[in-house]
Amino acid sequence: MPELPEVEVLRRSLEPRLVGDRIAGFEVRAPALREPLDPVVFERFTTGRRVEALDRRAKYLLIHLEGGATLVIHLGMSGRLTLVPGDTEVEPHEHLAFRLASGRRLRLRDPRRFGQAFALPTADLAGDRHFAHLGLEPLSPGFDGSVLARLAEGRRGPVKTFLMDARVAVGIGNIYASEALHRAGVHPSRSVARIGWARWEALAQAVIEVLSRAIAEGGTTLNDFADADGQAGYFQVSLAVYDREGEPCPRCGRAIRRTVHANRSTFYCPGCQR
DNA sequence: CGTAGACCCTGCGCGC
DNA sequence: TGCGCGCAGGGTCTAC
Repeated sequence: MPELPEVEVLRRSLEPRLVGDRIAGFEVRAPALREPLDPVVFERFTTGRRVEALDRRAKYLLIHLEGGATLVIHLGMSGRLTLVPGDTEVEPHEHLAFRLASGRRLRLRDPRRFGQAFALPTADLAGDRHFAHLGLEPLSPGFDGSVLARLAEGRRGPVKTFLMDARVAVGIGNIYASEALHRAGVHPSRSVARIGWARWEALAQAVIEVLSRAIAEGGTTLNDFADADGQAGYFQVSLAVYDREGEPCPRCGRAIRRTVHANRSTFYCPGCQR
């Protein structure tokens, strides 16, 4: 389920629990997620190292370790990263786990195996092929309507696809793309070539507000986030249109519709999105 | 070059 | 009840 807010809530939850602990070892139980899980790399860049800080870039969780190394985790569609007592039974799809010096275990479960895990020197992060092409962080300074308008120059295609393009901006997944477009009153199929300055500004603000609110609401369930096993770690946010086909739009009452962009479901209100 | 579509994988809910 | 189908919040690759 993770989009940017979920990864950010996970980061905030894990950081105080992990910093200062040390990675004592690891178990790789699947040969690969999206990419091969490389025990040689984990051994070289994680074993024996103390956790210094947790960071996030796009939907990647960055676990910075002492000695200038970083463990990178991406949850894909179905990944769950949880902190459990070391003697907790190994569960199905627990493809990777790190034993900690405190006795706990940082486990990554991922049934669909679209996630990723790798480690590298921290200095190589920016130039790494997973990160080099990534665009704006929507919750960082500099994300606004004028920058979106500039990035859209000369481009075609529906605005929803544009918003989800990681080369433009990162972290806006399928749920929050629909939600932000609804909040801004912009039809998801509208061509990026037919969006004026005011709409770009409204869209940028809507993205910021939708993501910020999701993080804030996730924060309310932070307590047992990382301790809990499985689903307890994930939170419910109030969504206006996503997965609400046929239900009334909370703003204008018209029935919400579902369509498809780039093989992904899109939900929108035909009444107040133009 | 940019964009659209297929695809990776497993689990779940729905309709028959 | 059992079963097949469609769909799922990720990203990347290929074909046009």
